[in-house]
Amino acid sequence: MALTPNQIAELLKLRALGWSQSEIAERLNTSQQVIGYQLKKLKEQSKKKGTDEVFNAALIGGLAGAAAGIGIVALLELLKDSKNGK
Amino acid sequence: MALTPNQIAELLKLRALGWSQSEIAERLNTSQQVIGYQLKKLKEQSKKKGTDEVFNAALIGGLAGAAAGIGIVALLELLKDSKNGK
DNA sequence: ATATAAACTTGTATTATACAAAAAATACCT
DNA sequence: AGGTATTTTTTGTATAATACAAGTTTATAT
Repeated sequence: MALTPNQIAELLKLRALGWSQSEIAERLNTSQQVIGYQLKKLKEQSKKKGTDEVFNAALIGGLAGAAAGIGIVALLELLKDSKNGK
Repeated sequence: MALTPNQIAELLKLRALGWSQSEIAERLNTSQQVIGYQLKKLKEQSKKKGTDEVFNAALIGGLAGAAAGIGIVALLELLKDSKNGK
C-alpha cells in the first residue's frame, strides 16, 4: 500500500512534535512498525543527503497532492536552491 | 541555559527524520532528558493549538536567528493560509 | 513470467524514553 | 536588591516504546 506523500508529511510533523510511533500509526491507520520503517529510511537518507534536503523534500511531497494548479512545488525548489546560492 | 530557537528547530527536523533523543542531545550538546522535556512541551502545545500551528512556529523561530531570506516554512504557512482563505 | 526490490505483518527482546525528585537557572514582582 | 514563582536541567531507573528478525505481500522491472 505504501504511505502516500501526504501521510509521510503528516508523519514528519507529528514525530517532530513528540508523538510516539504508535500514536502516529493510529492517526494514519497503519501499524507502529510501518511508522518505524519509514523513520528508519528517512534517517538513513538524512545521513546520506543531509537533513534539510530530506526534510524539505518530504514536506513538499505532502503539498503536491493537495494544492491546486500553479507550480508551487517548483517555486519552493527554486527558493530552496536560492538560499544555497545555487 | 534553555535551548535557542535554532536548536529547537534543529531538534524538530532531526526528530522528524527518525533520530533518537540521545542522538539529538549529542548533536545539540545537551542531555536526552532535556530533549524529552522539549518534545513533551511541543506535544502538549500541538494538542492544544494544533499541529501545523506549533510546527510552523517552531521552524520559523529557527529562521529568525538565521540569515536573510524567507524559508520554505514561511512560504508553506502563507500557502496554508491562502488555502484556508485567510 | 519471473526475478528483485520495496513495503508491510506479527511477535517479542532490547533499548530508548518517561517519570520522579531535587537543584539550578531564569523571570517577574515590589 | 530580595523574594518567589516558573522554567529548565540533572541524575537514576522502571517501563513503555521501539528495533529487530523472519516471513508475506505488493510493486517494478526485464
